[in-house]
Amino acid sequence: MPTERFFRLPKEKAETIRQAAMQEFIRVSPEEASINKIIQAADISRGSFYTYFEDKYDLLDWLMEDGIKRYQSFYLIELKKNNGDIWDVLDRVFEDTIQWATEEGFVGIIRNVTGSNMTQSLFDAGPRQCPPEAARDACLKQLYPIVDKEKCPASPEQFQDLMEMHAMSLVLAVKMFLLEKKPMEQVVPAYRRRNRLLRYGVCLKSEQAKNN
Amino acid sequence: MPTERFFRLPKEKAETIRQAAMQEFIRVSPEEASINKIIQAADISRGSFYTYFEDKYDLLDWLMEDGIKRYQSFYLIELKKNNGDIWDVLDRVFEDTIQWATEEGFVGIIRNVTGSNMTQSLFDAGPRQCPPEAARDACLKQLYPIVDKEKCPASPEQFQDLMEMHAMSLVLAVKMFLLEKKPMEQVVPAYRRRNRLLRYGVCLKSEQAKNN
DNA sequence: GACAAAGGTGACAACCTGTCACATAATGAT
DNA sequence: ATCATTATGTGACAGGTTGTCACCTTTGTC
Repeated sequence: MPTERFFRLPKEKAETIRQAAMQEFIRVSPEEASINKIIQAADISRGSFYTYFEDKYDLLDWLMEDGIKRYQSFYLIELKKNNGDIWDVLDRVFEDTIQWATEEGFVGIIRNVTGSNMTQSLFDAGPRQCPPEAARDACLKQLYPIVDKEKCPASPEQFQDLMEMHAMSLVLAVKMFLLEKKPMEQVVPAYRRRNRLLRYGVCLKSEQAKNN
Repeated sequence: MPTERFFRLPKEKAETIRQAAMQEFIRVSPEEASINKIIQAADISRGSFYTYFEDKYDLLDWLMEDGIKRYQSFYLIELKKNNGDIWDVLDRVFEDTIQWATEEGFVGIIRNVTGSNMTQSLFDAGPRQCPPEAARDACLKQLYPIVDKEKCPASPEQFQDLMEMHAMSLVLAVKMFLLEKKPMEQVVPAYRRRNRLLRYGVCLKSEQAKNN
């Protein structure tokens, strides 16, 4: 989390820094990103940078905050809209997230983050105070009660497994689309097939398979 | 891949380099690993290093080669031994791989690689000449025909999805054990639950669930 | 012995990060 | 208005990194 001092900054200056940082994190992966390039573009001194942020990852956290919050609330909002049909929500979260990220200019950063060692933390992330695991658990606890158990007859434990597997499948889809640059027409069906695998398993009953 | 020149090196010298590199990649993640530390420990010059390897990742590839080959052949060998029961093989690959890696002194490297951006490439990896995807496809093509279709009634496409999901689940288990340091007694059951999820899905029939 | 080919070397340029003693600006109190 | 205090900004610096290249040394062959 950025420092108090950073949050006290005039809106305009913070915005300049935000843009300079965006530029850099869109250019290269977090590991390769250069603080020098950011402070030059933002026209602040090296010393100032380190009074605002702990390091470049701290800055990146701040940049991603909105995106992560939006992603994490997506499940809850959509599940409510959808009368608890989790399968429908899962099928849509990938395309929706990509579309939103594209509109908001986040897609370039997500591409670079996806190729780095932060992919998982992106989806696990909670406010930096509490461990990511706690954030994920809290999210699941909110979700589980409103899931339609007719359509998804899972125990809490199974539900956690399901959401864990789905998160990995989602990351895979993001990688296929943004890194391997496979077309949506290929990525989305594969992603939905994986969702169906989680729903019915490999040893599915033929009737169930046909209904879907 | 290391250079011709490296492979022409006296066995003894190559071994010294191997050990120095191991030491460094056990100490820190690939990104943090210092070529300086390696050349000092191996008592070779900076210039020499760059006539042997393209960069540190090239060296790491070479170190991991054995492990990757062993991992990739595990499925085929065990599946043959097991009369095609893929579920049994999947249930065992995690513990077996960890045990082998521990015995061979690889577990320290795997821990560090797992926390870096190379995790996936580890499991996808093929000989560097052909793209990883090709290696994975070839592996699947070998496996599919000998899978017992009674126990795993999957189409080739479904089988690919299954193995992809399983690979991710395996990485998750490795992370839980080596990075989050959760005990085997917790990681293995969760891992097997995920395998069962892939087998029967969330919408499982109660009889099938009980049989397992 | 001479010469070519193969192998080895370390100084170098160009970059990076995080820190810290200091300079400057803003604020509040008298 | 002046002074003190606090908040903010700065860039030189130490200590690291990487990849290159002109040069030196060893080896093998004729």
